Order: sequence, then structure tokens, then C-alpha cells
Amino acid sequence: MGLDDRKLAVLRAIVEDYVATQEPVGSKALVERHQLGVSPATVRNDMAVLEEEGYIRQPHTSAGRVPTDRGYRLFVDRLSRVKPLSPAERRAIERFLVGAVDLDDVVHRTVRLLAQLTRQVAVVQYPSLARSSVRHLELVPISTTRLMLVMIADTGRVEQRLVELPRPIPADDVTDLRRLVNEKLVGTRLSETPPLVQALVDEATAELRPAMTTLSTVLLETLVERHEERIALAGTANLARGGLLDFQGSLRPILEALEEEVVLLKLIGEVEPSTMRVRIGDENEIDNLRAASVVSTGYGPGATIVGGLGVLGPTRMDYPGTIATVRAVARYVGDLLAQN
Amino acid sequence: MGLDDRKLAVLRAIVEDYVATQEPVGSKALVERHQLGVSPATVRNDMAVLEEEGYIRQPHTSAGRVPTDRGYRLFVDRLSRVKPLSPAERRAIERFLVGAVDLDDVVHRTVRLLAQLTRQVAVVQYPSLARSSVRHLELVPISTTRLMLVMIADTGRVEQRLVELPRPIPADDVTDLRRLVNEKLVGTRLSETPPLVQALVDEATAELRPAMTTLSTVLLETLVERHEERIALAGTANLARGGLLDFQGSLRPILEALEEEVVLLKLIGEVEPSTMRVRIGDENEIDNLRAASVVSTGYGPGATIVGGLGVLGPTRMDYPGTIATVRAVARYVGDLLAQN
DNA sequence: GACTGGCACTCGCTACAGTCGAGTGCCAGG
DNA sequence: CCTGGCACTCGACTGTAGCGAGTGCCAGTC
Repeated sequence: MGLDDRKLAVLRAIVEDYVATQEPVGSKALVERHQLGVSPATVRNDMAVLEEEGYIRQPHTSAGRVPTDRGYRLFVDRLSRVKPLSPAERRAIERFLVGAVDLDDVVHRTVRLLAQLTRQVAVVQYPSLARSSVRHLELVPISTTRLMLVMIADTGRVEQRLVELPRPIPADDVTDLRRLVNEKLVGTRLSETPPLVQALVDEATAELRPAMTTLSTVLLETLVERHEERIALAGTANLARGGLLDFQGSLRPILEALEEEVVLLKLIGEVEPSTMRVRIGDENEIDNLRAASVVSTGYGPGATIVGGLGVLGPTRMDYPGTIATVRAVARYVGDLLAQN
Repeated sequence: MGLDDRKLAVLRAIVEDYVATQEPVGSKALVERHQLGVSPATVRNDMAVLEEEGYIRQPHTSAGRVPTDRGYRLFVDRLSRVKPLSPAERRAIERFLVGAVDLDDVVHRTVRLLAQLTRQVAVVQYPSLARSSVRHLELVPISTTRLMLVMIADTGRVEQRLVELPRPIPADDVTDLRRLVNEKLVGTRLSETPPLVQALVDEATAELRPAMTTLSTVLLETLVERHEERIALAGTANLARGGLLDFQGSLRPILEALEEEVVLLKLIGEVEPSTMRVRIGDENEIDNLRAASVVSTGYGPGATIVGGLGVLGPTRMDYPGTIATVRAVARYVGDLLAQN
């Protein structure tokens, strides 16, 4: 049961070599490439133990060893040393993110940056509305029976939605409506909004009542229920790098999963403050992603978290490097948001 | 040189069978599956001619024939009969598009629908700003030195952008600014806007001049130059269907191309009124897409065109079916837009 | 008791030869 | 001009053999 230091070193060496070469690694190659200070035969014995414990396995009887999901897990938890970012990477991050004019812009740049640096699929969640508060609500008359509702959140997010009124409404009433909703809702968290929105209807004058009723429905629908969350994706072409060896031949399940917004949210949305989350192969709840690993974390101004971001790649990935990059990018983005 | 009717029938049969089975088709199988009324030997002679003319080719000396890009071209131009949509498809389209509350919603539903019906990668361009006119401009004060500019186009598109003012501006001035820009710009096509925006600065009072200058810069940048165009994509998982036989083994170049907004615009953006555009294999200007075909068309309310949409798939695709579907979806979306 | 060198063994990979059969091109006859 | 017949090609598949990386085990050494 107990794995002494050398066995752990062997496991680490196996993971590192396998990640680098993509080929099962044998005892001889291992002692040559790493200073283990023992002979291949000894390594073989260690390997036998590691295999018995389920950390590595042999694809074929006479092939080298390959880490299992469990092996990667142990590696990530106890064996990987933090890999500092290269100055080049640091510079890339800075260069990429300055000059963003927009939340949209920030998110797009971030997701591309992540994909490029990690050479994997990157996913960035827009600041969650539930975690934002209302900065301003605008009502723009489109016609006498149509309003465009525009909500601006403190995180920079802007959502709009068409409101179809039950009957024509004069311009003055629109002004009243605007004043009313802003008075009551500005500054509140969206997750706490529903009762307030409800109250709005009650407080409206008889004049405004019908319009306000419709408006409140739309508010609730758009801002709380419906596609409340948005997501940006980049780097899918990276999936096709590993020559089909990763992902056991077919990209289809992966690509399918990546098209489901819900799935992506599950992947990167559930984050606790300042934690890196690493899900390796089988640890993923989504069946289609059993052959992949996901590294994700939350981001936001200061210590608060407004959304998640991360990358997805083959289980055979450079975990220390990826983790370092994801963390660094999350920090930078958080800082960027804090400036607004 | 001249291809008589039977040779054309043979070509059609080859294309149809190959598309259906994905395997090179031989003379014997052809006469069995189609009522050509002649013997395999005759078909072989026809095939020899077709091959000489470059419409089909043999993967190996003793294999069946496969259509070339040129063969598909001829098929599309002269041999394919229009395939009417099945009632089920019609229903699917209607069901999918009713209940869309939003331009965003319409575009997303459309792209998913297209991907699902054609079982290929679908691309939908948002109504082009250059082809829209301004319905309303809104300025929302975020702080004393920051405005959120929101533009609503007649096509339903909403664009926003943060405006960083050179110095604080009182609330009244914002009202003036808003009135001014709306007076001058509402109703104009965005492609004709630049001189008008320029004029705005000249007409502004000394008070408003600095703010107006910044504002005009942002207007020009956001609405005319920068990511003026937006695009939605769906169905990439369909690329991985044909078991890697299509796209000669690697999806990488395709996925890479699909990540470039510019490339996608080139694909579906350049459309003339009510034309279906079919680009087959080599006909694509983009190198990465030499192994793919693209079927695209324009859409918009009535006869005007506000954007493009289409699908991308293997050259070995069901052209008649795909063309019919793309056309039908474009029409429905156009009608939907016309209702607003 | 832990490590090592040696050795027999396994088994995937590659190369090569042989067979099979789908499909062809060509030709002579209707 | 079409057709049946026939010889030919060549890819796909099968079976065999040799190679070599890698292993497990064991006896010997420190």
C-alpha cells in the first residue's frame, strides 16, 4: 500500500515522459532520461507495484506503462511542482488583454489567449448575471407597443430584450416606468431580484400596471431564468492535434459536449473562491468527456467570483503548465475587471 | 466532348450512390441499383469517357469511380432535381422558429436548426450593420466620465460600447448629446454614416464638442470598422461523423478555419440577392477548406438581404437536400424578420 | 533486505507472400 | 451502338516469420 519516495519519483517520471512523448514508457528509457540512481530491474519492480495499485497500466503485455486516471490524479495532487510562467507567457497575457474596449472584447480576447497558451480548448463564462448587480436599466421605445429593455450590470454585461406591450403606451409613461424600475432595482443583486420585481407590479399606478406586468415577466424571464449565462469558446482545432490518439479516435462526443451550453456551464461554472479545479478523465460527470480532462477556476475582481474559466484537453496533458496558465489568466482578467 | 443523356444519367447515378454509400461505385452495382436500361459494359464505356473529361476518377486502378469536384459541379448545375422538403422538415422549421423573443434568439435557433436538418456545420451571420439603418441611439451615463452607447438597428441588432469621456459631463449635456445624435442619425444606413458622424462634431456647441468628438470616434470604430459583423456557428460535431473518411483524415484545418471570423464571413457574407451559392472543394478560396463544400445564401425581410447563412460539409454531401434546406430556412428567417 | 544482472518469455509491429474478388479495358459478335 | 466474354490489375485480407522493446522472475551481491 505505502508508496515510498522512489516509487513516487518513478510515477512522476512516467507521467512526465508519457505526456512529453505520447508513448508508453519502459523501464530502461526511464532510467536513462531521469536520474533515478537505480537499475531498470529495480524500476520494473516499482512499476509492478504501481500497476497493482492502479496508478499505471500496460496497454499490451509487452509494452511500456501508461498512467491511469488515478495515476494522473496522484501526480496532480502530490507530485507536480508548480511551474512558473515563462516571461514570454507573461508578456503574451499582458499584451493580449490591454486595449480591450468592452466586456465582449475582454471575454473574446481571454478565451483566445487561453486557447493559444495552453494549446487546448478554452472556455470562458461571461460574468454571471446572478452574481452581478444592476447598474442601470434602460427602456427604449421602438414603437408604441414595443420597448427595448436594456440592462447594464456592474460587471459590464449588457443584456437586451424586446418587450411586447399589451397595448400602446405614451412616451411619458415610458419615462415613469424607467424611473420606477431604476429606483427599485439599481444596485440589487440579480439573484435577489425576483421579489423586488414582483413588488414593482404592486406599486405601479393603475395606468402603468399592464405595461409593468409585462415588463416584470420579461425581466424575470430574461435576467433570471433564460440563458442567463453566456459562454465563449475557442481552440477547438487543438482537439485535432494529438493525431486522434487522444480521445480514442473520435472527436465527436467531445465536440457534441462542447456545443451544449449547459454542459460547459457545469464544467466551469461551479467554482468555489480561489480554487483550481482539475477533473481527470473518469472524474468528469459528463459521459462524453470521460476521455478528457478539465482544468478550471473562478475569476472576478478582487476576491469575489463572477464567473468561471478553464480549458479542456486530453487526460494526457501538461497539468502543471496548464494549471499555472489558467490561474495566471484568471488573475489577470480579475484585475482587469477590478479596474472598471 | 459532348455528353449525351445517358452519360449524364450515369454521372448522376454515381454521385447519388457515392453520396449515399460513401464507397467507390462500380459499373455492376450501378446497373443493379438504377434503371439505366443498359449493361455494365456499356456503363463502363461511359465511365471511361466521364473519367477522361474529368468528372469522375478512380481511387485505385481496380476500384469503382468517385466523383471529382468537377463532377459534383456538373451534378449541381445540371443534374440534380430539386428535392422538396419533407413535411416533417417543414414542421421542424416552423416549430423551431416560433417563440423566438430576440434577434439573438432567432439567430441561435436558426443556426442550430440548420445544423440539425442538414447534419452539417451551420453558419449564420447576424444582420449586417452595414445593411441596417439606425433605429435608435441611447446614451446611458455610467459615471460622470463614462457613457454606455447602445445602438439599436432596424434589423433588431443591438450593439453596445463603452465611451470613455475626456472629462466629466453633466447629465443635461448627455440629454443634448442623445437628442443630437438621434436627430441626425436615426433612419440612416450605417454604411452611409461616416460623413454624417463627422458633421455631428462640427455642429456641436463648444460645450459639447469634446464629448461629441470622442463619441463620434467610438461610433465610427464600433459600428463601422471593428467587429461590425457577428456570426453564429453550430454543428461542428457533425464534422466528425463521416468517420474521418471525409476531410482526408484531419479535422484540424477545418476547425481552424471555422474559428476565424473573417474566414466565415468570406464564406457566407458575400451574397447577391436570392442566389444560392455552392462552392465545391477546390472552388473554395480558403486553402483549409479545399476538402469541403459550402452552400450559402442571403436572407432578409422580403427581397432585401441583410446577412448570409449556410452550411459547410464534405464535398460528398447531399447537395439537392442541403440546398433545399438552406433555401427554406433562409426564407423562413427572412419572413420572421419581416414581421418586426 | 534491498538492489542488480541475466535470462527466458510475451507480443505488437513490420515485411512478405499468397489468395481472393471487385472492377476494369478491350474485343468480337449481334 | 450495345453486349457478353475474357484477361488483367490491384487493393484488401490472411498467414507466417523475424525483430525487438519490454517484462517478470530468479539467483547472486552488497
